[in-house]
Amino acid sequence: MSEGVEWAMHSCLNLSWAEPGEAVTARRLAAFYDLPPAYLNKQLQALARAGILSSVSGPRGGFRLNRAPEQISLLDIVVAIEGPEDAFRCEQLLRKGPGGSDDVDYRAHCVISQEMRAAELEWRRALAGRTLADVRATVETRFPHTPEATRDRFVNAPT
Amino acid sequence: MSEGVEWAMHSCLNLSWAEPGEAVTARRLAAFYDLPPAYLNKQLQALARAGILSSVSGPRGGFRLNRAPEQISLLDIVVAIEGPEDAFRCEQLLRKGPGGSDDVDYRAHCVISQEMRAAELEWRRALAGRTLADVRATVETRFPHTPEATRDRFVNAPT
DNA sequence: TTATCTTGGACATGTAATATCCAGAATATG
DNA sequence: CATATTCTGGATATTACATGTCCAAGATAA
Repeated sequence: MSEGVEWAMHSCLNLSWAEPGEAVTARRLAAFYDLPPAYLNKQLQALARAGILSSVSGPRGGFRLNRAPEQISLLDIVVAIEGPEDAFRCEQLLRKGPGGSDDVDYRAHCVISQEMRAAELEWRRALAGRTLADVRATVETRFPHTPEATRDRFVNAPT
Repeated sequence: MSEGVEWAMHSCLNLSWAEPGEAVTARRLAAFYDLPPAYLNKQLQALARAGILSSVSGPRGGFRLNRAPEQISLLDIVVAIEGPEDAFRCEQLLRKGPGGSDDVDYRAHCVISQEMRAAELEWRRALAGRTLADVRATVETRFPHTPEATRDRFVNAPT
């Protein structure tokens, strides 16, 4: 899995602590963890294209959450960055095996492919069942100072 | 996920249909699906190192299952090829964030990391609960001619 | 009008997967 | 014993993709 997923998760979480209506620039979000701003910006664009973030150009512009954190699942974020394809890609080996046919879609009929897809479905189900709001609540319970510290960073960003 | 997992799955399944005690060469296993023999051999070596296959050098040598199919889970095969690491690698971004400390292992404490690990655990649990014997039984039910066709390929391999 | 910020494309770099080749060790067979 | 077969493991090449940078153009607040 690409590192962009981790960046996106943390950035969305940080944005969930921004003042309502406030847009945060890619530069400030990158400064949080010393990430390359231009590259993080690419991930943020992907989140915006997926409808998770909304973007605003120009001065006082930047990114903000486009939905309530309760409406953003962790799966949404993963799919926005990684795409919708399964990690296990069935190359339809059976097509070249004994009795293999060009007319059969082995992604659907190969038993191995089915088992791997079933396992990934469990993974997706777990991620779909957890929202940004869940994560935020857990963090706030364990580290109550985090919201304030985050907003402070937004206002008083280094560099 | 690397394509080697798919090759390994199909090769183990094919080996489960070999005559008891018979070793099958990497060349013949590769001929099944027109795979590059030398590269498939590398994957088979990894399976052997993991104890899933046993290997025999010399004439009449090759690979065979080292355990009963009931004792080989799909997770075993995936781990043998892909390694034990999670797909989501926590880079401990929080270390550089506000209040981050070099003395904390954020792979354990970061809530995002925990959520991602929990999801992968569900994936692993699904794979661990399915064995090569399960897959073989399903295939034999749906395609009863497969065992015979596979053994025939072993004996009468092209090239 | 100017400075800020996103957008998207082009391009460079680095790294891992994929693939090939070879020398050496093991071993069945005659 | 001699030979052919096959695995073992390292070296190396190739390719694909992730990572990262840069720039011109468009949008917009002040």
